[in-house]
Amino acid sequence: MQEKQRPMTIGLLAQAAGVGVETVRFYQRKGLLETPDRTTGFRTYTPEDVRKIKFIKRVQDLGFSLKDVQNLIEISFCSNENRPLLAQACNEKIGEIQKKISDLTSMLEMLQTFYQSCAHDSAADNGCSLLDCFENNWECCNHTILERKEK
Amino acid sequence: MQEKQRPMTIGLLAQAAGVGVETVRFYQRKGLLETPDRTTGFRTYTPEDVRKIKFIKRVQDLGFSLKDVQNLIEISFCSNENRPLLAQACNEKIGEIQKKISDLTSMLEMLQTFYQSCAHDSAADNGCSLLDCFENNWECCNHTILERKEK
DNA sequence: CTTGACTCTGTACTTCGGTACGGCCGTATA
DNA sequence: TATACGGCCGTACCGAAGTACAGAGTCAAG
Repeated sequence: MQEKQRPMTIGLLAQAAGVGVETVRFYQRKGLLETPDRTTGFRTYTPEDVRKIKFIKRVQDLGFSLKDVQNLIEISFCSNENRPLLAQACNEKIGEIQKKISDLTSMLEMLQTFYQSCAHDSAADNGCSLLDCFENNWECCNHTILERKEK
Repeated sequence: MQEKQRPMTIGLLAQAAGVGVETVRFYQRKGLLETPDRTTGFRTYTPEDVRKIKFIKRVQDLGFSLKDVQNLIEISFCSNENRPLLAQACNEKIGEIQKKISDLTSMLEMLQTFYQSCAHDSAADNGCSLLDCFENNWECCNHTILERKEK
């Protein structure tokens, strides 16, 4: 069966993907979306484009730039030909993500320690700062102020 | 005995903290660094400021804005008075970080699956894309391709 | 046939996080 | 004494990622 619904114009696409019309045009200018069919004069999109924009937003949310996204999209076709390139790009990106995760994890631990030491109800009122804690292995409140409270 | 070294000027601070001189002034304008001593006419800093800038950079690397950093720094004094505020800020930040970690983790799993399916030497040459994989639970190459080979 | 909603192009503006520049001043050293 | 180096200030500029018009054209419904 032929698709007989009216074509997906830029407005419908934007709505479906949860972005603004201008953003779609912006992505096209940037080469993130290939130039769509224009036989009607208006840009006509496919559900593929909706997915693509959602993908872009997702990757972006993880802290990558549009340039990164572009590389990902451009490279990511599985074929024997570009397999080495793809493998390398994957590995790079995987490395980056792992680094981010490990950085965030250590930050998280710090914050939790800090919370336990300083922001918790039973914590002492010792006037130390996050900044102090930062350079004291996040144990400033427990061992740098007064005597060793506990732990 | 008093510190007899020459005072830490903006250039020395910048160097010690690994940023540019202009960046230090920028941070000061933004209120991230309090206005330093100026009895000599020149800004004079302390090792504390070095730590602070490093802290800013660290938090920033984790994907937070300077505004976030500012909030963190402003709030982060342990005292009974601002404990509830501090606790709330901590919890918020902890939540954000946890969300980022979990998002990144799922992205990582996807990429690894993709790598195994498509970028690995033994993968089939089936011309699928990262984008396809993205919406197919990242198993596009192993089981969806046969049916959708022709487009 | 008119109206209103939508689209087109192009340019300009915005925020964020810096970076660079020009003109001036004060000090350290040769 | 001269000159270089660093600091001062204010302003302008930068790239990223949009966002906002203005002034057209197009299309479908009433």
